[in-house]
Amino acid sequence: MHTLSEENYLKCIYRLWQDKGQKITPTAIAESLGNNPASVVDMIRKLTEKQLINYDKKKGVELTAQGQKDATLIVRRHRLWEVFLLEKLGYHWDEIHDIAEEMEHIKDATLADRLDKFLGFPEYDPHGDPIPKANGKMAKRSSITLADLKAGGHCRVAAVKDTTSSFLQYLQKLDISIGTKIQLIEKIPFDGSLVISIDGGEHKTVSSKFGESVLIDM
Amino acid sequence: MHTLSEENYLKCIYRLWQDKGQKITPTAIAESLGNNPASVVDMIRKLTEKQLINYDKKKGVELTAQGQKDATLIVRRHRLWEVFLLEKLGYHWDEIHDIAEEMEHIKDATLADRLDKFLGFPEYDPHGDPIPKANGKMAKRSSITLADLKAGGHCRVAAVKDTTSSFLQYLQKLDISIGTKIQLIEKIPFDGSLVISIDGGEHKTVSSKFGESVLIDM
DNA sequence: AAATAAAATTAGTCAAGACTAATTTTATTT
DNA sequence: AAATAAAATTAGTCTTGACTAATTTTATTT
Repeated sequence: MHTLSEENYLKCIYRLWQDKGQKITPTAIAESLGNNPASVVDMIRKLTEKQLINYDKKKGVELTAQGQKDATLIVRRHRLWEVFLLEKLGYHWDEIHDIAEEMEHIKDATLADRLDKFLGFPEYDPHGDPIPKANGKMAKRSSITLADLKAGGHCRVAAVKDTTSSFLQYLQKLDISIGTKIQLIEKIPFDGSLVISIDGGEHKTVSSKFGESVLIDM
Repeated sequence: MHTLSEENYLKCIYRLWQDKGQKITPTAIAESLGNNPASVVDMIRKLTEKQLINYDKKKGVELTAQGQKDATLIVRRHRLWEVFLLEKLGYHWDEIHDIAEEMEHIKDATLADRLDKFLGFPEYDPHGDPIPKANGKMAKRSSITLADLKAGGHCRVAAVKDTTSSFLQYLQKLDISIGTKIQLIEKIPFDGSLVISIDGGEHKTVSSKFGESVLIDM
């Protein structure tokens, strides 16, 4: 199997690949992981040798079929552990990501499937991200953010793009969670700030960065 | 906190310390971990610097108060995860040790306590080993083995000293688990073989090595 | 006590995976 | 197109935690 580091790179590449249909460059990976680009180049070589990715200067990094499969399994484990930590151990929204980050690397052939069953085959993790099934298939995640909504529009929070505790704690303070209904009252042209109404409540202003981190259904 | 390797050494030293009141030498640690003695010497230096152990050629390796505390926590986590894997995820006796070996290293301040609560504060793990409490205290494990019993004596299996799957599978085949009642019919002087009766059943012969791996209450 | 065996230690090596600094390649401006 | 900036890459270093081989220390025999 793969080392801890290889798994983290795989997962990172997978995430970048999902986020945008954009070219995945060494620099992008380096930024995402907080590593040095030179280190990334080393790992690209290693993962290429293991046939988990292909790298081409024009096309950037691409996951091979095997790489996709392996990355999906890591994501599956991560999201299942998040559900476990929240539902069974009573952690809060903002605490689970970092712990799941460690648990996702536990290696055992049947662990994910047993955990999945134990949890009742959940569809989504606590951040609203779909959990890949044992066969690798998963529901599509919304790709529209609150910032994409036009003024006056109504929506429902489907997921969050950011899992840092600072962001999640802010959401909690605003009383926003998965499923919360939000109306976008106004967009401030100057800096993209958003005036919103949470569950029909009073008007509040949030930043454009905030808006881009909230995935919505309409 | 400690690295994976440091934690494994700590746990190993803790186990050797519990097993016998004997002097813990670099060679003993090396054998126990399957490492080279030279590597052990390096790690002894490192753990000494971190004030987790003291090393003296006469006395061997000893855990400091902090070392004991840290080692106990690792053991606590290991045994709690074993209970989880067996009771909640439906693994068998012989499958859980290796997985728990990975899970015990998950670092989070409240994880062990939450898991403990979730599992209903179990006293013993599936191999009959007592689970250290949050305060570090734990029940004493029996130190008498089946091989120590005298011919004719009755006992109850309290725990197993060996957690390899080959041993556990053999136990399962013999229909022995924690709590099983055994009578020692006869000891064969030639090689220490034991003739036993399991739950009052027919006579069976097992090796002395087997007898030494089964901890009993009388 | 001397000889031998075993254990401990030192010195040096290696691989993984990170880094920095320097260089080359590619993109973007002017 | 030349100049500049950014990205990618190479080369070399560092740390962790293993290793082997050689040496020293300690224990055990004879």
